[in-house]
Amino acid sequence: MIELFGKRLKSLRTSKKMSQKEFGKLFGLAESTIGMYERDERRPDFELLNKFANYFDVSTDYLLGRIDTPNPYSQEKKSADEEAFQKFLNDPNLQVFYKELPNSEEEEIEMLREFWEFIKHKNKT
Amino acid sequence: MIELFGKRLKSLRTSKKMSQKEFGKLFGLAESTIGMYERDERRPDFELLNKFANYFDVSTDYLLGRIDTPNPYSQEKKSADEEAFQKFLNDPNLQVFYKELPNSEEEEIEMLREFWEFIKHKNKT
DNA sequence: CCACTAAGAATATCTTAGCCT
DNA sequence: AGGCTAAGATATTCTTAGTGG
Repeated sequence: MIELFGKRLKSLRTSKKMSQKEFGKLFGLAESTIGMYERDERRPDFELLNKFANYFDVSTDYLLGRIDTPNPYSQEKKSADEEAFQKFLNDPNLQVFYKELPNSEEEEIEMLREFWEFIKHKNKT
Repeated sequence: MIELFGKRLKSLRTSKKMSQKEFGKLFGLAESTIGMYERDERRPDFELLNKFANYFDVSTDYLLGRIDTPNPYSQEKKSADEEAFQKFLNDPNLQVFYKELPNSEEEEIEMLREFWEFIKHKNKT
């Protein structure tokens, strides 16, 4: 069985742009503890798992790697997603992203994200 | 926080008309261990939680008492595009893109797309 | 038979301190 | 700063043996 919990946790944490120390502080944990979770060397207890899921608004099934949909229960989110989907579908410039990004290297995505931040920042000034 | 895990586990086990001993045997556990789970005196590890959920065909969110629907996932068929898009918005690292791109300037999107082509080309060589 | 309890043994976890990049 | 590793201290879990309905 492939361990996905660590990857999921790390991905969620970094998506919030938090360090392990910052994240740990929210739950009264040392940074090394978070690191061990993310490397699948330790497991939190159920209480913490529940808190993590609440904090990120995802299902525990997603955190544990049982399913690939973060929060399959929220209905309003679904319709909002469908709206976004229509926009992506109708704009050729956007299609390449939703088709290619999910299968791309983490590093490549990270580069793209940084460049995107750069573009937005440049156009503001 | 009310502990529901024990109740859920016991309910599922008895619904299968199994004794604690029989159930424990399926997972290599002593009967007293099952009893302790059901009284919320002990917790299984993630691997066991996963196995229990699989065995009963329920979500871990249900087992943990986060939701009241045993298995809320609907396995609908989706178009290829929809599937790709689903993967796209399931990845927390990509959320910034699907949230911002549809509402961004055409020019910015074009720049981003060109940079993306550059990244891909660079990594090939 | 079935479930619960107690207690020691076996496992797993958490933190601190140090190290690396 | 951010993340990783080691190791002792701490905390939890699992089983066996025994009790009682």
